Amino acid sequence: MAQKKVFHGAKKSGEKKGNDKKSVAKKNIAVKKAPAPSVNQEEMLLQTLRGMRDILPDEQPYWERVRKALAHASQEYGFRRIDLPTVEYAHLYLRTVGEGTDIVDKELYLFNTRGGDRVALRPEMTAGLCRAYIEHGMGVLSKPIKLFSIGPVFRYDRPQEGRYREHWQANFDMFGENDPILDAQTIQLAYRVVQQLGLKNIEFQVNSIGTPESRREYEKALTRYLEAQKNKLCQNCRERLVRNPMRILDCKEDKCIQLTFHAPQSLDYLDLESRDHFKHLLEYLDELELPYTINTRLVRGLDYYTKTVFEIRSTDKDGKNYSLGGGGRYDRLIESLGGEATPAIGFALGLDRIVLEMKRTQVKPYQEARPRVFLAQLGDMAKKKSLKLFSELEKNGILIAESFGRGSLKSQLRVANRLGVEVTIIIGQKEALDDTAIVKDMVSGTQETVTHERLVDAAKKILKTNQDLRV
RNA sequence: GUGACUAUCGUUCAACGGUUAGGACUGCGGUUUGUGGUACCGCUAAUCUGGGUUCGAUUCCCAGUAGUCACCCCA
Repeated sequence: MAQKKVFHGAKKSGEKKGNDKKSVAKKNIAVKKAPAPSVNQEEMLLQTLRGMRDILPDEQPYWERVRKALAHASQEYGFRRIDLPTVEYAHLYLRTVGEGTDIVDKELYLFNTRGGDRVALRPEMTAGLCRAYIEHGMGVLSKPIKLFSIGPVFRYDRPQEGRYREHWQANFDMFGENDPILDAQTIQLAYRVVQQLGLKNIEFQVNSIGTPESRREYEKALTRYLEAQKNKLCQNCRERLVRNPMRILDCKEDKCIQLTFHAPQSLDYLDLESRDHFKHLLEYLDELELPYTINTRLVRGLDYYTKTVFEIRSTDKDGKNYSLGGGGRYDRLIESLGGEATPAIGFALGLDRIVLEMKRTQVKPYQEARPRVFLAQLGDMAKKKSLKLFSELEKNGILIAESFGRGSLKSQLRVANRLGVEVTIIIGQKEALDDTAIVKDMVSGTQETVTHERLVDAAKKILKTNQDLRV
């Protein structure tokens, strides 16, 4: 990675921006006192913020392929696009994602607006989606209501590769149906997308966490079980026992693996309905022959999930796992926000990670249509005519490359050659005077002078001949 | 939030406690006048920021910032 340049020409004295921040402080949401900026921000003009990044033109063909695949899949499965604000009232996330989750406690981008409102950049899309669902009375629409969305989400965590403070997600969600077949269909859709993107070695991990009540029961049981043998756990897991006991089941230490071998299973703590739901889901998945494994440790970092949760993972040859996306049911969420009780299921794909994975596995990016004709001009009069000629050709369906800013014919031809065009149209002083143009076949090197009327046909003829030769 | 490693032209890789910080790729221009490849020539362009040690720092030390990795967590 390139080191970012730092602008330091306009260094001013270390004047502070004033102390009026205090007056805005509200106490309904606890915020840590913001530390003073650690750098002279005037020097940081030319550096992206930590965890933020530019997606440059070179990378766009990968993103374009992703966008296209998402558009296709959403159409095939009947999802309608919705775009949501990136900023919402902070409370929306406290209520949905949940206080106590890392996403809210540690990673939420919190702000006070000038008007004094407590707002947050969205750390995920489901909350906003549910808000919109209720706000616009979508409950009256015929079920299931299928919505998808693409956009950036924000989490203030520590960046590394495939992990950014601003990253892009695609979300697919269905409202209004309880049937586990929708869970299966959701996973099927997720699989369809990554398949269309040419990703291999994809695996789903599925689990059911039942209701919040049954999950709490399970955690209690697990803690009770492990507490008894606490000192046999590794240091790390001893802390996990308090903070997040289910994580212990994921530990790589031998002693912890052995200890947890006979530990209680989350699936045994499901209520009857959830268990039945899960059983049906698995049957559907088997029927679809989707690559999945049951991962009883899979929890996900959001409070609103009920019953089904899943993750899409890519496995590389070293057996390393990358999570590309995940989702699950959230049957209680709409109701808990004050809407009518509405079951729902959805998932998010991490687009940055998908692009990363495409590069890693050398998937072909989307190919833009390339211009096959170059327009070169020479001299003032020709230059004047060139813009008009360009638009005439373009209207006739000929994609043109040019370098109007250049003077010499030689340098223009060099560009034409670099672009790999098959035809170059040249107008010079002479051609401009008698309304003709030179049509040069870049492959054979031959050229002829034609009138403007015949220009389009002449160019197309060469392109066609080349195409025939290729076949 | 914790720890570790790293930081030189747009990209990539050199170099040194001391002269104009070097190469490759890319870009721009040229090798006579209105014709592209290759070749040859030229030009542009960098030591992340702030302090310290030193006669002298890009090099050594400290801090900041950023990136990468592991943890935490997640997409």
